[in-house]
Amino acid sequence: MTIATTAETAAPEGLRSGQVATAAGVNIETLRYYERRGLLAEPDRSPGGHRLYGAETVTTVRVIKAAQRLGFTLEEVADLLDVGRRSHASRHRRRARETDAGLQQRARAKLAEVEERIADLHTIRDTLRAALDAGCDDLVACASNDCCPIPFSTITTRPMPAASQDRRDT
Amino acid sequence: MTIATTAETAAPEGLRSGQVATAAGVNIETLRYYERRGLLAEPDRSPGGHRLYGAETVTTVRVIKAAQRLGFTLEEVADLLDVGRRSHASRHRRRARETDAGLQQRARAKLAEVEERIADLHTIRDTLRAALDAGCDDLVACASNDCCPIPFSTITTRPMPAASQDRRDT
DNA sequence: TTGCATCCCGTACCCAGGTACGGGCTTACG
DNA sequence: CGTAAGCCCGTACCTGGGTACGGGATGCAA
Repeated sequence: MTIATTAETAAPEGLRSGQVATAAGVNIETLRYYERRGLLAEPDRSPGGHRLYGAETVTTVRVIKAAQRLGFTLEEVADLLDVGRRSHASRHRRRARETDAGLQQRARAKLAEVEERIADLHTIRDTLRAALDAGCDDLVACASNDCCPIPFSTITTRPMPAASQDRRDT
Repeated sequence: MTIATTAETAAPEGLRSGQVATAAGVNIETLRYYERRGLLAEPDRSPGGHRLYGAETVTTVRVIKAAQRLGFTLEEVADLLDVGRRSHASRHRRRARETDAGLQQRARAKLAEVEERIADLHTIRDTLRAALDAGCDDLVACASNDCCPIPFSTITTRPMPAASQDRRDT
């Protein structure tokens, strides 16, 4: 919704797709795509039907891209963004059940995910480092043999989500 | 190969696709796929042509999956694994030039990438946290307004590698 | 007004990463 | 031995995340 906070009057009606796209470093089509996906709210339109975005849109897109680089799917990113915005979303409600289940909690869940990812990355980093330092021959060998005391188990043991049926083995 | 008659069921000379797949929590087809992609070395075969994997394969697959969860592409994962293994790879050489350019250096490059990702994740985590703590209304608003002193700029300012995804070829 | 840059929309196509399928061998087990 | 799992191979198909048209409508300037 238009905040129209202070009397920022004369604010040019907004940015056009092209401007936003350029500013955010993405393709115009991507904006439309994100809109379809519900990651970007439907912007205002010029009388002629052209989109007019608010300046925050650029930031939003950048945030999306950043999160994506970290391995979040668009759906997840949507959730992340929803953390605060949904107050006025409620249009593309395809998973209302969750959304209704406590915003704060979902945010916390995301936080946990992020921390898990960080942990994984730390492990990978350490492994990489150790392998380097030790002049290891083979990362995988290191992980399974005793050639070096690398904490690979953290990764290799983690239960894979969505992989397939839960098969625990070791 | 000489399977000492340990317990009765003479330890087979290796695991079959199905076993590896199950143990690693992936689809059998995925193993074939990884093999095609050069992520898994071609395993030995039974006289009848069935694949016989070594136990480390399970670990390898798990490592691949873990790395993937962190946003690495299969190509990148291949590189990561190559860090030590390539000594006997040299088959799927489509980027030999790079490979030859200092194994250690590539490993270090990967390390840097990993650390960058970690940094990004930290930023996101902090943002998420701050937003939660502050009971912020909108992540994006936080990023662009002054509603709270969140270090979002780290993310939103990062130079995007053009609109064509991040196709950086190390 | 004309004219050119932008947009609009819908649809088609692209790449990565897998999955599924189908016909035909191998293996294991009673 | 016979038979059912289990596997092999090649190819087709699916999802996610975009991109690329193409043809018609704006926007805006001279």
